[in-house]
Parts: sequence; C-alpha cells; structure tokens
Amino acid sequence: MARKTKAEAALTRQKIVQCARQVFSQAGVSNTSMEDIARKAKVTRGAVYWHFRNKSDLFMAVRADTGSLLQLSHPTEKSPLRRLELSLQNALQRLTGESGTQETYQVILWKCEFVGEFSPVRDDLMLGGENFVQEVAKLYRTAQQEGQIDPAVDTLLLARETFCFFVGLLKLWLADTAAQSFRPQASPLITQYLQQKQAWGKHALTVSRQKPKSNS
Amino acid sequence: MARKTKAEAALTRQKIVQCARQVFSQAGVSNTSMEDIARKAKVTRGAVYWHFRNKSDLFMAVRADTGSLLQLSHPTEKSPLRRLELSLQNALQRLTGESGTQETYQVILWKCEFVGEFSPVRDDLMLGGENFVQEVAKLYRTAQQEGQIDPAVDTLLLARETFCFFVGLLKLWLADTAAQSFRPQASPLITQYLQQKQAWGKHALTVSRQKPKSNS
DNA sequence: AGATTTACATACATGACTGTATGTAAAAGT
DNA sequence: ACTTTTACATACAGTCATGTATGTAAATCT
Repeated sequence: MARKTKAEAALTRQKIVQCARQVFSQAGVSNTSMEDIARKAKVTRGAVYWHFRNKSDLFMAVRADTGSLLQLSHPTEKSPLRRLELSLQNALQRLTGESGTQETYQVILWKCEFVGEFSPVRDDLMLGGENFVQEVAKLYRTAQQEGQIDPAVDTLLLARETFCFFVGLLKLWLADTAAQSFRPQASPLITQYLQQKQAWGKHALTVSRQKPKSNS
Repeated sequence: MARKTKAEAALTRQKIVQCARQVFSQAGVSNTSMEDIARKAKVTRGAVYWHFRNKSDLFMAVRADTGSLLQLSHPTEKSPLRRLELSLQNALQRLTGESGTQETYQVILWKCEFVGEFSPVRDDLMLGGENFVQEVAKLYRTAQQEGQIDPAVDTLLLARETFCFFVGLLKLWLADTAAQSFRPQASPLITQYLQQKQAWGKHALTVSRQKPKSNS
C-alpha cells in the first residue's frame, strides 16, 4: 500500500494500457468493464480512473501507444514499386511479430464500435489513411515517370485503390484468427498485386520499342 | 390493447427489425438497448422479447432481412470482366439507393463488435466472402482463357485481391458519412481497377500481332 | 522537518439494462 | 360456443457498470 514513485506510477500506467489492449482485443471494447482491465493489470478501478478519465480515454491511450502500420518504410529503396511492396510486407510482418500491434488492429477492425466518443477515432483513422494515400500516390507518380506503370491511369486513384486493397487485406487477415485459410495467402497477394502494376511496364517496353505512342 | 391477427403480428415484427437496423446503424449495437428499439418501433420491450430471444437474435434477423451485396449480378453479360464491374457498381448503387442495405452494412463494418455471440456472424461473413471469391475466380479464369488478362497471374489469388479491394472500398465508402471525400471516387475506382486487369490484354494483343510469343 | 501532493485502494450512490413472470383480451382452433 | 393460444403490455427482480467521494501512506516539495 506504499505510495509509488513517479517511475513506478508510469509503469502501472503502461501496464494498464497493455492489459486494456489485450482485454479489448479479446472481449471487445463495449464488453469490457473498467474492472476487467483493472483485474488483469492487478490493480483496482481506482488506479485506472486515476490515470484515465473513462474507457474512451483509455482507448485513445491504447491507440497512441501503438505505431501506425500505414506508413512507408525502407526509405533507401530506390524503386518506388519495390519500396511500396516492402512497406506492405513489412506491415504484415509487424502484425505477425508484434502482439501489441496485432491486438490494437484487431480491436480497430473487428472489436470496436465507432460511435459517440469513438467517432473521432474513425475520422482520425481516415485522415491517416488519406495521408498514406498521398504518399503512395507520390510513389506511383515517380514510377509512372520512370515508365513502370501505365501513363493512362490516374495515380491518385490508384493510390486509393491500393489503400482499399490493404484495408481489406488487413481486415481479412485479422479475421482469420486460426491463421488457417487467409493469412498464408496474404504475402503472395501483396506480391502479385504489385507485380500486376508493373506488368504494363514490361509490355509497354516491348510495344513502345516497336511502335512509339503519340502524346494525348 | 386488442390482440393482433397473424398478419398484423408479422408487420410489427418487421417494423421491429427495421427500427433495430436504424438504431443499430446510428448508435451501434452494444450501445442500443432493447427499449431503444422498442421505443422507435412504438411498442414495448414485451413485444420485442416476444419476437426475439435477445439482442443478438434480433441482430441475426436484421442481417437475414438484408440481401447480400457480395454476389454476381447481370448474368446475361457475356464479357466476364465487364460482368464483374457491373456487379460491383451495382453493389455500390444498391448501397446508395436502399437505405436498409446501407444501414446494415454500416453496422457490420463500423458499428458492431464481433465477439461472443457475434463471432459466428463474422465467420458467416467470411464464408460468404469465400463463396464470392470462388465465383469471381471463375470469371477471371474464363477471362484469362479469352486472353483478356495476363496468363501469368494466379486467378484465385486475383479473386482474393478483388475481394480485399472491395471490402476496403465498402468500409471506406461507409466511413465517408458526409458523402464528401471518398464516395464520389468509389465508382471511378472500380472502373479503373478493372480496366487495369484487362490492360494486359490490349498490350498483349498489340505485341502478339507484331511479335507472337512462344509458349512457356 | 513539516506541509503538500501523489498514487492509488476502498466505499458508496446511482442508474441502466436484462430477462422473466404475470396479466389480458382477442384471435384462432374445434 | 367454448377452449386454447397468441401477441403483446406491464410489473418485478437482479445484476452489473459507472463515476465520484473519501481515506491514506508515502513520495516530493520547500
């Protein structure tokens, strides 16, 4: 019952966040009470309410504690399409390797209702998504300039398509909790998806070498 | 207070389902009480509990009352890729036109926690998805045989990709409740997505007419 | 060293929400 | 015509979760 030092307090706070994430991902956000979390963290509700105003506040902390999957990695890679693929594959690997990340996205995509106090979270997610789309669009533009993808396609639209694809992929990957049917296919899915994008490049090279196109 | 005839009872049941769907889509499943639904349907909880065992039972009824978006339409269309596009576009149109359909999918994709009694629903959704994937894979196979898409790609994997794309599209479409940013782009997104698939066909034709490939 | 704040644990008040039990009048069966 | 269901409305009991108020001992401040 001795009062904790500042560092110890930070630790219990961190533990509460971790346990909240776990319980959320198992029982869903609405279904877990503050006491469920407290019990798992081996504290009382008093501790939880001291660190967080309410459940949605705690939920925000859980999110803030988790890194975003939707960001480009491998900045040294020079091929834009290859870099995008590595980023997506890396996201999958993080999902597999980092249990906390997997739990958080499990909550976000299957175990949470974006209503009331949680609506801002959805908007925030969409904002992050739009950010990702813009960065991917840049990649696609340079790839287009390098003649790797069809100059006819709208790169911004293409980036949105990729975003849709990846959101769906994440959702289905997380749905396959038994890791039986979908998860093994996820990585080849990404590979083939991006191979198609540059498939044009191969054919276009063959074509343009024999018959240059006129600008439209 | 007069007892209702069988037909009238069926009507109140239907009304309860409709109101449940509306309230679910606005407040989320966990956040709505049986009385919320009863009030909206202008009955008491007694009526609701007479027709449905509990909330999850009512939720199943709401789902059963809604047609699936994930099915091929336009069976007369002979071009497989065109048929797929028409099906996806049709799904979007139904989402826009049929308020009940939109509400149900709003619930499924943003306002529901697939936990406990609701876990079977997720599995059922995935099953329906796998069914859709198989049908789309058939379309892709015939398209491939007709030389419309790259013979190198795995059509089953391609169908899963399309499923991912569409799931993500649905989710993002539904997130844009203001119908401002994403929804206007959804239809062109589908169009461009499927145009890319047959882009290979065009180039391949050009190439093969000038320089026939050898079989590998 | 004393005063003050911190980091909780404990206790309390309150309010949903659920499920069931009971009542009831009319419809449906015979 | 009489009995039995039906289709609810009403009433009741009980659980559970929330938020706050209070207590407290030690850490931190001055």
